[in-house]
Amino acid sequence: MEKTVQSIDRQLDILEMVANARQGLGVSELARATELPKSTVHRILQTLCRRHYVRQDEESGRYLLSYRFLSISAQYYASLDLRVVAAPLARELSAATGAAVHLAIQRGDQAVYIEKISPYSSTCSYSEIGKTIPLYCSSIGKVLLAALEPAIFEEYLTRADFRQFTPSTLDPEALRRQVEACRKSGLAVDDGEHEADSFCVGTGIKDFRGTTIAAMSLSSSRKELSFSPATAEALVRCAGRISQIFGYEGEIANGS
Amino acid sequence: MEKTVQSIDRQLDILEMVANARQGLGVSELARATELPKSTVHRILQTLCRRHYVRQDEESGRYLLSYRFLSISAQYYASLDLRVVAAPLARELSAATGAAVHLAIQRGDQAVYIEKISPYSSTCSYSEIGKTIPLYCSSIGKVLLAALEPAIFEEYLTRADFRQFTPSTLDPEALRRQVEACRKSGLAVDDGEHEADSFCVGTGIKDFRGTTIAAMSLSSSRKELSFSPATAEALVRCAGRISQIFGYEGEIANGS
DNA sequence: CTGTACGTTCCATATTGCGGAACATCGTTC
DNA sequence: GAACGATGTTCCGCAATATGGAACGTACAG
Repeated sequence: MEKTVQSIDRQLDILEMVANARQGLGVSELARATELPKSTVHRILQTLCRRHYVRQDEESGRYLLSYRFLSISAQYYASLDLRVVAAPLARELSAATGAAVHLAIQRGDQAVYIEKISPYSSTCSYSEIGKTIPLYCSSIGKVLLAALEPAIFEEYLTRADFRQFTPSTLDPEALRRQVEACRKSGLAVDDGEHEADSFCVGTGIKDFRGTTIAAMSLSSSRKELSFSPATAEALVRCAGRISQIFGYEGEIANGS
Repeated sequence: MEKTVQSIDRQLDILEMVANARQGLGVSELARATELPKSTVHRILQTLCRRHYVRQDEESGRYLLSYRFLSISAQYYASLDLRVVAAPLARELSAATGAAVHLAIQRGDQAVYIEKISPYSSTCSYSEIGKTIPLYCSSIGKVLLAALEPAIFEEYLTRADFRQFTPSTLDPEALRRQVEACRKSGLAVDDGEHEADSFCVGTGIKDFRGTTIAAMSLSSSRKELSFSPATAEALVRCAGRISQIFGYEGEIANGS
């Protein structure tokens, strides 16, 4: 095992514990949790206080995170470009599954494709980067709808016109049921609802606040793509890795 | 000077330099910048890599921030409540200036008051927490408009009805000029535009991304509040302190 | 008033972090 | 293709820094 700097490891242990405790932690609590002497913990906290990474609540004496974390993170967050981050992982996913991979973000009542990775064999021809698709009849759209506040989603149901693209296109009640299911499973399916021969499964990409910032899907023809657990798992894993880069820590397949 | 942990200070120096360099930094560059030996810098970076606070770009060998910063920050950011953070500072500002202090956020074409600190002597009676005011005829509204993308602001100009509350209420062209000025100065004024006897000056509160998340204003009667540089400065300083807590690092009075 | 638990400070000690030297690799120049 | 320069990485002897135990000051509960 390669040598690391013990003091830095200890400091990060302390920081992570402080971060996880919403009301902060005291020196003695941290000493017990880290199995370090109080003087060691205190010295580390003083150093972090001096640099504004941690602050001490005057009333309780407890230590909490402070603003320097956000300041540092701002620069990391500003440097993240979803397409740049996602593209290599999307290519790997496409290669591993043989399916087309799409990335989309929400703009009003549409999903806008921002990435498309398409194997040569793909029959998937509708989607193009920059093109939009209605939310109600695409797997990525349903994922984005599932991320909305319920009241906002109900408003959408009221105003969307639910134009029928294929015999499989959903009506509002069917959509509500599928969005509800997606909130629980984190997955949505488009079974020929926009293009008759197309089958897609999608999931969400989240950032550090738990906000769904994009949706990612696998697409193929109905004949080719079976909704196998392994395929869905690969999609969820890929979206999870992208979410992680954007600071998301939870399980990706719990659409809360 | 109280003793801190040198290794932690060094690590934070390195982290802050890496954060400021959008394309990352190499070991030798960091060694020169920190005046530390390369082996010292390398050891610190290895420790941060192990914990996913930093990563090394495979192609360039440079070190960049990684996702653990956002993960840690998420918990800090989630714990921030604008009203809770702002209230003590708003009370100080009101006491120092003798003026009423308001906080508002944007909801569609309205500004919603989320805080009101009012000295007993205040004649300011319209605003109440939860109440809304149109964006075009309030200082806080103009601050929020100034933060919009220009195209979104032009759309607003097209659809707002510019109802005339007082002889001083602005028309679209006058508003455009004032919003333009606010983008430069970071300050906006309401000189009797919604209530004839009221004078307000407002500025923005930003978060770690540079996003304007709220506006803050000082209000009084036209007879009482002079637009003195000292008063405006106190407002900007107060808003700056709140912005800092939300991770904003830039100068608050440059509305970019 | 006493006991307990907290955060803080001090200082002798030894462990850990230091940093110089050497190494391996890569890109550039001739 | 060889030489050079700059990079990142590794190693190890050493001493400076981090450690942690003890003591202190404070606050609160009984």
